[in-house]
Amino acid sequence: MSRASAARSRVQDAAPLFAALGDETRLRLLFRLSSGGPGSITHLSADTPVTRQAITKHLQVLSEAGLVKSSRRGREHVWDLEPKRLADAHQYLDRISQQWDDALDRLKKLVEE
Amino acid sequence: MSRASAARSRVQDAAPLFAALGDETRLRLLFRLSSGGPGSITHLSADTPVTRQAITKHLQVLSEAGLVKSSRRGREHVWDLEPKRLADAHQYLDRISQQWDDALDRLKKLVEE
DNA sequence: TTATCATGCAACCAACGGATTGCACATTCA
DNA sequence: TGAATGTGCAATCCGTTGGTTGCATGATAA
Repeated sequence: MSRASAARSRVQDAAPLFAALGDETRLRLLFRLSSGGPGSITHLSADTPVTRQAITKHLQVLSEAGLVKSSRRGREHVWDLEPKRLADAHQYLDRISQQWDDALDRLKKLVEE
Repeated sequence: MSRASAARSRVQDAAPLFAALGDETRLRLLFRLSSGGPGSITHLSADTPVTRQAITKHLQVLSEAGLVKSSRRGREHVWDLEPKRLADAHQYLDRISQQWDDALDRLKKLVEE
């Protein structure tokens, strides 16, 4: 697979992922999950100023982006970070950073010439 | 500065940054800029299916997120990546990844116990 | 079994976002 | 100067999104 096509196919995957991260409430949720461990919806919405329903929707968005997953435990839905997807996200970010670094290198060379 | 307060203040900065990245057209613009170098609005919108005005708006969004900057050259507005902000973005991503890695480590330990 | 607690579902609303069109303004070049 | 070119500005449209409220359902514990 060429680098160009790799980048092209990646854009379509990366955009929704970043979009999912581009909301304060959702970022706080992720930080909450990563620092406080998994939790149920009511538990997670206890810390926030918004409604439980709002939190439910945000968790849904994060779930569709593959960043979290839920498992049923009795009458509770316990949400947690999705390890595999987190690794994917990390990889996306690294590649994009790399491409930016390449651009910076080219810029430097241009300036120095 | 404690790690907690650092993370709290960072959420408010990181969310709009990710939001700016969370759009296919904008990501393509960034890739275009990083691989093809700076360009004017009409030049940048030539490759895309959307209108010049749409591209202008997207560049505006990227500019507000600090990811690109424009300089006037004659009657043209030339847009390019913003090196300093790119470094900031990189740092954000690294820190968030780090926090996620910490979470993964905790998860591993929990599983192993 | 019955009250309680955790969620899901649906309708609704205001605001925002991505995109278009039409026109005005500024700059360059013949 | 006048035509062509590159942008900016404003109005408008429509789908999405973040959020709320109200009610129904499902599981649990006393």
